[in-house]
Amino acid sequence: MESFLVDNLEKFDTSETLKDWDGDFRAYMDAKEDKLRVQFHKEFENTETCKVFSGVTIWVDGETSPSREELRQLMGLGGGNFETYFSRHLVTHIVAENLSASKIKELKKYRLHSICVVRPQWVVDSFVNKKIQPVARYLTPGILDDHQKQLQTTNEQLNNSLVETDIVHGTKPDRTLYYRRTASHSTNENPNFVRDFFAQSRLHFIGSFRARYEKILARMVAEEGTLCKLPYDRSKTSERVIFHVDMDCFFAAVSLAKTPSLRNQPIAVCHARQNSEIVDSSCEISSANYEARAFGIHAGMFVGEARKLAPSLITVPYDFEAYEKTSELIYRKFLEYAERVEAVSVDEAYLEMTGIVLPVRMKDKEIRNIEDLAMELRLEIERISGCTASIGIGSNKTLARLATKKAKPNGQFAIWSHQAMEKLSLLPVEELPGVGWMTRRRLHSMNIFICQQLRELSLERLEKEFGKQTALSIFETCRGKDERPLELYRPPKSIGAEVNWGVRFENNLQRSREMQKIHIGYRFVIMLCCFYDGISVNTMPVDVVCERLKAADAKATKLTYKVLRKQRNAPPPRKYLGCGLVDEFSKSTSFPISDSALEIGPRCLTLHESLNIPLDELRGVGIHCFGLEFSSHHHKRHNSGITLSKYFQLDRNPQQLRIDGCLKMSRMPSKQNIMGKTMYHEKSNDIRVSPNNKRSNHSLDELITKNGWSREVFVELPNEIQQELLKDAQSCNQRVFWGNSSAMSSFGVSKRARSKCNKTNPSFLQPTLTQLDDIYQAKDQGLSQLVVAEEFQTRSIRECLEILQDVEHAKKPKIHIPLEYSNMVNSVRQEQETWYQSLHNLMNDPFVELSKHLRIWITQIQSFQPDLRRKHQEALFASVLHEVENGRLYQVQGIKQHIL
DNA sequence: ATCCTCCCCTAC
DNA sequence: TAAGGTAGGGGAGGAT
Ligand SMILES: Nc1ccn([C@H]2C[C@H](O)[C@@H](COP(=O)(O)OP(=O)(O)OP(=O)(O)O)O2)c(=O)n1
Ligand SMILES: [Mg+2]
Ligand SMILES: [Mg+2]
Repeated sequence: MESFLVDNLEKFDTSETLKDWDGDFRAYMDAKEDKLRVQFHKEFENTETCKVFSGVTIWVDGETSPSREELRQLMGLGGGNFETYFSRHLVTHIVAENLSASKIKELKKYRLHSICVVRPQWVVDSFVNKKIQPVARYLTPGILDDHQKQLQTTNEQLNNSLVETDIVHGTKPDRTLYYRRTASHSTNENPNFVRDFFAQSRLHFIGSFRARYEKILARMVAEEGTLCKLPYDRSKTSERVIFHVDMDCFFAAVSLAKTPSLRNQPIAVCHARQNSEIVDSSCEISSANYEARAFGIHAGMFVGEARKLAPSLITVPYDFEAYEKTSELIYRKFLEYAERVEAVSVDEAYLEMTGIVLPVRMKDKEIRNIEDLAMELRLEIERISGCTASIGIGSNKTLARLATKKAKPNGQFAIWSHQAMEKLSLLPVEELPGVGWMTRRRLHSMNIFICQQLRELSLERLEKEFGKQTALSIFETCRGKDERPLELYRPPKSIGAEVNWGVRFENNLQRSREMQKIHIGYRFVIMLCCFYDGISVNTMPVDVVCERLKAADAKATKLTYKVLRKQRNAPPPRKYLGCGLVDEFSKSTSFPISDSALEIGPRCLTLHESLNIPLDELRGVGIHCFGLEFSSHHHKRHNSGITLSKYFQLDRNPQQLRIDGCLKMSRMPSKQNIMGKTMYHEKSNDIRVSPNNKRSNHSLDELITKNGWSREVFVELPNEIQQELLKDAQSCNQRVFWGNSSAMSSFGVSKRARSKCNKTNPSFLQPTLTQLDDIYQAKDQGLSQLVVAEEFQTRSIRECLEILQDVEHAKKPKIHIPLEYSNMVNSVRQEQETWYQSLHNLMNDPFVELSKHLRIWITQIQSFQPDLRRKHQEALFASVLHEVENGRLYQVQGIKQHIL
């Protein structure tokens, strides 16, 4: 017990970021399996007689003849692999005499469609004939249902392709520690890996948009001449007006426009196939529509996770071409509306509307004011693209951006500078642009949750905490102040590319150092070569290495080479072929200006060498060029009536010059630096595990569950609080507010609060029998499809929810019941001493979902000193009520649809 | 003082 | 299966 506590206190002491909740047990098992594989590898190193089984990995189920050990020998002699434990990722063939019904069922949940189940004779015959035998004649009886028959063909293809591959390479294949079927996915075997990767990478697609934008713009200018169709009076000196336009769930919306039949269903754009049998896919969701978001699904979430929230989730494949086309359409529209447009991303831009002359007639419509104009733009966007956009209107970029958040989805909202202080005061700090995961945590640990509190900090205090520039940026942003001009075009300061997925090189200890060098050189050069927008293939390295630089008409004088190295004892990555827990290392160098692969390639190699990374621990590679010089300006090359240079000249008006040189927006810094290394955090709400302590984390998880803490919130809490909670739990001195379920009243508030509610508020009374009848009837009539919020305002939340709970297929949708909630909150507020405990209980009601920052706040406030707590009381209740009254969604169980 | 290197953080 | 990229601002601390 004691050691457990110490372990955990140590862990959170680091105040270090995340996160790998990967089970320790899995890590242990995997290490053990790896060891077995190494043993196997060593055992047959010198006795391997042929390579008939190269690429084949078997797993033996039950008693067989020949025996398990004999089969193992055959695999070793034939250059194959033998797994002691079944793994769907590794095994290509299950060997079994027969399979019981229950075994079949068990295996079915894995991907049986690419794994054959064969009799042992298949191994024997294949070995004797020195050729992989068609599996058809060897299939284990009892599994040959229709499904399996179909898959048989696939397996023949797999076998053939493996054999073919070996022939093509003409070399004796290594018996790799990795299974062959990763071949097409990892760097290990696929010479086109980099090309394939970039062709499929959504992050590459959105990340490289800005580099493509200039050309898109040039083409549009060339085709159409004058773009802007609205009158502007640039001499007007009134307040600035900025539109921030952002498409609603962009990728998802584009797909929905193409496939309208999917509308009103929860969808997510990702690589995972809809009818894939993978149970716990680590495929990332790129964009989820609002129906899916009602279940709590969001970009970056694994599909496996999402399916748990919404089994009815429909997955939709990427369509990058369509995104690019739609993007061009909407940018065309942006340029019609505004002379000055700043591209932010593929689905998002700032439009300078300052000086617009209104009213104006557009298509027989009278546009009287800015709001009309935004509405018209949104309708136009929807008309031409079939996708909806939201528009934030503000006196500067920050306010416009914040307004967009309020406007979404398919809406518009304005925040003018004179409203900023008031409208931002209850805004959670993490909603400020520039405040991300880390800054939020640091602010929370300073007991700062909303902008209003952030404003109470002096600039000096912020500087001490965050550094000069960053402090200033936060200081201004939380006041809604922002003078940054729109940047119509900005030449890049760096051009780079990296791959941190699927990087797996062989661990071949036999290879001489010189061979290793050649080996890594080869792989590495391939990486360099294929970077250019995922387009080039198999071209000679020297021709292609710097294509990207050339495309930008740039030459570089500096480069940074970056690698990710697997951490010692790192558990397997949560993500399939992900980089997992890694340390990052980088090194830079200067060279005579160049865009030639002959110059740059070898320098990368030198840097790589100097970093001394064992090949098999390499998890990611990146190259970034700096010190760019441009040989020409692109916009001069396009000859049309209106040149781009003319367009860019709009960037230099008097107002502009006045603003230039002022405050620049900045991002957060940090001084986290553990032992000179950095931790790559797995993308998740995970707690980082101290790698050498296997049991502690497991127990921590248990402890969290046992105490009914929300892991999501726990992770976010400052370390001191985490420690305190652990201590509390440890001493078995649980406080009332951590109450287990029996301590909770039926409303999730204290008994005292409850009785008060009942007196003062009729909505807490039991519904009448007639009302219950109504509810049941509504349910029968397809209540799951649509529920009107008002219907529930006269009933207690729990009553309604319990009734709805068993609605068919329903999982975790959200409902908004403003009246009842504000009543509950207000009654808690009136409690003298126990309000914070009651609030905590209210928050923990399984049917309630408060936003994350409120949950963290409420949790932290429990351990405040009384006077500090009192100081927070008003702001906290104001925030909770604000959230309740302004239509945040509340998560309940039982209703299918997103309701408002 | 200022620059340089190696990170760190953020946004889409 | 699955495709965890790209670019920018900025900080700490050492070199100049
Ligand atoms: N983690 C992320 C974030 C974004 N994107 C992609 C998919 C999005 O559709 C597109 C635009 O990003 P947005 O932040 O604008 O998100 P959406 O447009 O999807 O949703 P919203 O309605 O919130 O703008 O970028 C992604 O692949 N992965
Ligand atoms: Mg968007
Ligand atoms: Mg966007």
